[in-house]
Amino acid sequence: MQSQLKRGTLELCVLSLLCRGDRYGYELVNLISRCMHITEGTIYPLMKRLKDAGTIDSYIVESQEGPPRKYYRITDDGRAVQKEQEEEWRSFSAAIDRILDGEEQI
Amino acid sequence: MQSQLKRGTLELCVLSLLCRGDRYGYELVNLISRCMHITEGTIYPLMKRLKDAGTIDSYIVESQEGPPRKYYRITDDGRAVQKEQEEEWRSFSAAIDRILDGEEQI
DNA sequence: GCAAGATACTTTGTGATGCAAGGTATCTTG
DNA sequence: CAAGATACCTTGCATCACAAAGTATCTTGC
Repeated sequence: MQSQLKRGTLELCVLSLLCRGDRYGYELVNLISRCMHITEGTIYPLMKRLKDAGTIDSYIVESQEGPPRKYYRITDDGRAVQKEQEEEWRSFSAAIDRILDGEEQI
Repeated sequence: MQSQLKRGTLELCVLSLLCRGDRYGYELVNLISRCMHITEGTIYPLMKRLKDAGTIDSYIVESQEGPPRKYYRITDDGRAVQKEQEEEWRSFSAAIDRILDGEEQI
């Protein structure tokens, strides 16, 4: 069931991380893995969707420690999307918490 | 995108509401609708899944104000599932918040 | 009594997306 | 040169929210 919870939030997580600096795909997997299970099979298709949508763009950087890395950079559009999704998340999670806490005025 | 956020949490919402008393389907739709968009096409299949899983059971009650209502009651198993999912939600949403807030130790 | 609207339940089909699994290529180290 | 870490990509499946359409019951106004 855990996997269902992530839906919609992974995109927000990636955009939020990219707001603070460029990252490459494999790095994002490792970063996010620290707090939730995630695999490359999730990230790479997501990055492709984001790029197709113009939310991020990418560039290749050679690495001394392995194959070339594809770095992702958030666009101005992407920052707007991130902000919007963050607000959605805040109000959504607050709504869930209200239901869990059983307040009369759900 | 909003619709994706709900995945997994609607089940938790329904179980949490049922923990505090029996409800019928249409009533659940109206209750949850107060804080997020939801339709019967989502709730009824969900109730069927929960019943098949033994998390809830149901009984019919005649109504003076319309067609008979199908009330749902949470089972002991259901209470255990609710508790488990609530904990999952708490830790999951905390993890998202940490990523959003950009703490070093994600 | 009958049409309209609210109440209440159900089913079908579609779309979105997380994930396992499998594949390719590069670099380092023994 | 084999093994393992690093890094990327793709395919197919499963899950589940939702629109849409359908059925039945009760009340209210004409």
